[in-house]
Amino acid sequence: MCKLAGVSERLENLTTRALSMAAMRSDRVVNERLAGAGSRKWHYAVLAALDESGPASQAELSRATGIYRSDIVAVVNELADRALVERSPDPADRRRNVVTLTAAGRRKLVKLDLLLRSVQDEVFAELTRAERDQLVTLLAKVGGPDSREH
Amino acid sequence: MCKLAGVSERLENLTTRALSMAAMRSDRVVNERLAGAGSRKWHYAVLAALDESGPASQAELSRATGIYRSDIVAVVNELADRALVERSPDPADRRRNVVTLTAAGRRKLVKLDLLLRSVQDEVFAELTRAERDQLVTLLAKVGGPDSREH
DNA sequence: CCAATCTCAGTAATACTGACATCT
DNA sequence: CAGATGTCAGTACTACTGAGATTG
Repeated sequence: MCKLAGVSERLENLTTRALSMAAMRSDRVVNERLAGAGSRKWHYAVLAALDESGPASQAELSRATGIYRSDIVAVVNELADRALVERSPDPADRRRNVVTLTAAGRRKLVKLDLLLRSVQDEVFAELTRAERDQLVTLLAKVGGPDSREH
Repeated sequence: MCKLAGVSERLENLTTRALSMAAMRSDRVVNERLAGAGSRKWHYAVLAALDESGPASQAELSRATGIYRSDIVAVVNELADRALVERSPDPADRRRNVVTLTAAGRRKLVKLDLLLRSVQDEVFAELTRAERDQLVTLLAKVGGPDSREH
């Protein structure tokens, strides 16, 4: 009866909701494109972190990427299966593993960097370069998942 | 060894990632607060849509809120269990149900509106009012989940 | 015959918890 | 002993798919 053609105005002005919906679309596109390259979000995150910091333990990678310590194992497994990283016990601290980027991993990272750049252009096509920077600045103020483990 | 203290810079500048992380925090806070009030995101969405449009079918509610048609059933069930909405067959088109807001539902909506306003203030505490509006504008340009059903 | 609506059953991916053994 | 690390098992939630029955 009373028209409900589009989306509720009240909902559209809810900032938390706008954030949620935009992220859903963004995540979907990112996942699709990465899947097309045989990778996942966390793969890229770990590769990028390793490239910036050099060899690192899994706990360090967890902190750098935001992946839970429990879930890092599987990600490193997958990367090691593809020979993109190497995992070896740390002789200096035998609790740790040292995860190292391989040459193939570095090449893969370059490809993914390129791919993700084009994904940004796709997802944020309606935004100018300045607006994208503005968006990053605003989102940074919102912060990430706070709940630090335990 | 090489310090990996905080979060990777490359990752922090990835707009899609910033969006994803911010949304994760936002969603978490929203869900916690709503759970404290015995509700969920979709409950509010449906109540708000009904308040704006008057009685509507479930398919209309699906389109207005973004909830999948398959999932609307459960949400309306929960709302009906709490007597916040009423569901009755539509005599004019017997495929449809007419979902109507009850007085209790309207009262609940007022409370949730208030609660969500305070959640916005919590999540976006670091942003000025102008920045929040800016954020909504930018997010709107990103768009919502596109994949229209089937 | 085609399309829309409501409903249900089930899948896949994932954030998150908890616990345990090992080591510092 | 307190605390960090790597690993595993399992839960909860949710977006999403598919199909069937009914009706327009």
